[in-house]
Amino acid sequence: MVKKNVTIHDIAKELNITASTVSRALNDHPLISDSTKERVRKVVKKLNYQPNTVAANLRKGKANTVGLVIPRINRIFFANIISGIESVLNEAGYNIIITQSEENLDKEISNIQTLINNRVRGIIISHSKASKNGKHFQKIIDNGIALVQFDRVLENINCSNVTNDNRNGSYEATKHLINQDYKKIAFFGGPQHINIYKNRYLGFIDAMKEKNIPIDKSLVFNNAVTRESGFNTLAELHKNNNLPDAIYAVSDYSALGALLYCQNTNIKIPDEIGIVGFLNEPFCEFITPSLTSLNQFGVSMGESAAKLCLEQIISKEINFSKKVIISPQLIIRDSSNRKKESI
Amino acid sequence: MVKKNVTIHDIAKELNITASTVSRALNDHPLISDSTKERVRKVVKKLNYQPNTVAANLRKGKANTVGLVIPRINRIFFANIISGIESVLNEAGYNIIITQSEENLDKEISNIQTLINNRVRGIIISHSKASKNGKHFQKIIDNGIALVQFDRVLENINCSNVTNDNRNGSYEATKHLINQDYKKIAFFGGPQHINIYKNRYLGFIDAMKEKNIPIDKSLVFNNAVTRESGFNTLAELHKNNNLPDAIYAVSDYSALGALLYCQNTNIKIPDEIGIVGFLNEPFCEFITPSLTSLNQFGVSMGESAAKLCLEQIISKEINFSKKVIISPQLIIRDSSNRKKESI
DNA sequence: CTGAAAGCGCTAACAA
DNA sequence: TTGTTAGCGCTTTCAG
Repeated sequence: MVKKNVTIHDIAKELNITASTVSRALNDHPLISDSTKERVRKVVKKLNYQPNTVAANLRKGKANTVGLVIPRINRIFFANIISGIESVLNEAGYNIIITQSEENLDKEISNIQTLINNRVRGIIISHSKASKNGKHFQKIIDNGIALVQFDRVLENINCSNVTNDNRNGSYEATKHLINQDYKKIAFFGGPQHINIYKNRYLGFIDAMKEKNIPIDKSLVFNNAVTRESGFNTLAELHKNNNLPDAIYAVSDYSALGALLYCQNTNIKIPDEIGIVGFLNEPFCEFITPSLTSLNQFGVSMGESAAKLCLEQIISKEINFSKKVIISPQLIIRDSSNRKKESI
Repeated sequence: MVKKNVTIHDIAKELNITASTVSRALNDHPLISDSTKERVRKVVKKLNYQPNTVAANLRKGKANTVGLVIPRINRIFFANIISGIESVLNEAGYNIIITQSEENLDKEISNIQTLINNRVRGIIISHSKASKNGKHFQKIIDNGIALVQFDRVLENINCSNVTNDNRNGSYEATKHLINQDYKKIAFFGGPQHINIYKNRYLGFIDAMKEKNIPIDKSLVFNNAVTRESGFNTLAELHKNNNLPDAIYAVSDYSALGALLYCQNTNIKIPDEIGIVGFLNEPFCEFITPSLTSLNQFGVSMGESAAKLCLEQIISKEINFSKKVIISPQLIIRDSSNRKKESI
């Protein structure tokens, strides 16, 4: 038997009052008498009434819902972000609809459309690698929905965002290598149309310039963010007799690939080659040698993104655009510490 | 300026037809002429109409939405689960509302209530450590909402679930240690009221019994799932001159704690102590010595849970209750492989 | 193939 | 302090 949902009307009938009174009582309206509220509460229990948020949302013309569009949920960085977002939004009484783009532009677009159709108040998004511009983001803004980008940010869209200070982080990482007397530093980077990778490259350049070290283009790679590519890139350099004495990799995975290549070929880390990664994945601490890396504060980033989103929702401003920049932290470990600095 | 949403009525007016025709056209109803559909499509574009799913859901009395209740999103196992769930449900046209209980019973209860109020069609849940019984789950079933538990499962609730074969996994892990000629095996377990921990204990017992090794109660611990507790538990055993020659830890974190303790005190792994963990966290592969562990297939578990949920939603059965059991895979690494078996 | 009419469950202005 | 009334935007039965 499919049972019919109990409604406010059913409660009203039971008490010989009207639906509006019941509604008000349920929402703890100040003008409703305590006795009425109490009677309503009793009948709610008795009939096992469950409020219908969908109906309330429709009537109010808005829902306390925020949508998330994430490339991949099962990356620890994104999982941390989601966790931070959830804490803040749940606390504020908001629901979260989660979607993943799987680095696919079409899926990203359709996820955004779904969220718009569900009349979310805000969308928090980190775009897929396939998104080269923010045309599909404009629709969010045009529909009066708060928009916050994080981590990966498309610059041509006027909205709030939360990012790592990738450039400065890279600068610090590179400077650290230079201070360790590494001279021939390879850069294992990512696609330059993605702003985080671009900024990581710029920070690398900043440090090299500051220390008057010319950039050797044969040591700069913009497609080396995976374990395989890290391994292969270093192998290629080795084969060409062009081994660097240090690698700054903008992803721990390519750093890992390079590290494994060194282990395979008996290149000593950090003596012959120093390695620094980015992300501070959990394995950095435990691998041998432990891997120097830049820690991003995922949970904090998520919290900030959620707060910006709430702020915009509450302010109702259309051109709301605040930027939060979070500094990554260089965690110096064995893989780059050949001067044995105390850490 | 806050712009008013364009509705089906606006489209109808524009075309001098009725809202019902527009609605049908939008839903590709077979009885609507192609020309009408085409005209509607044009006006949709022109007016930039965004369908309102909330209203449609209310009218249809149901939404294609499923809720998730997860202890912590930022654990890679749960992140994998969520990812698997998302893929399947998104494919089927469902939205996902995500919540985390943070191991807190009150939050779990309120999350469930929120989901019920949002009229989700199904709830997929892994309960918090604070949930000792499923009283609060019954409400889900009573409201005709599909319920699927995964991983951590409360047994007194009649619903579908997806679990690891924790008992058999533990059995295999323990047998592996015994086959490696370890004789004095410590068990670092978790709270026995949580069924996964209980089953992991039972599997341990199974193997020990099969091999006629008596259980030494002084080596059995039921509160050792964290890095700290793994470290301290082993330290305590050491202090008491009661060092085991192997540890089977039901969590990689306590295995890690034990491993670090061995490193600190120069106990040789795997020669003096063999260690096996559970979860196959990414660091297992990279730590030295690499850590033998049981891999759980999180993404598959998520996919299975989502499929069971969909199946129940479609079947509309009240007493739907299927069980999917996924076998964890023992990945033998250096930490327990003292006979140097080829892996 | 299209229209008329009713209503999903709730809330809120206005009235009393 | 409560009731009346209207309607959020959509779908669907029944009628034509």
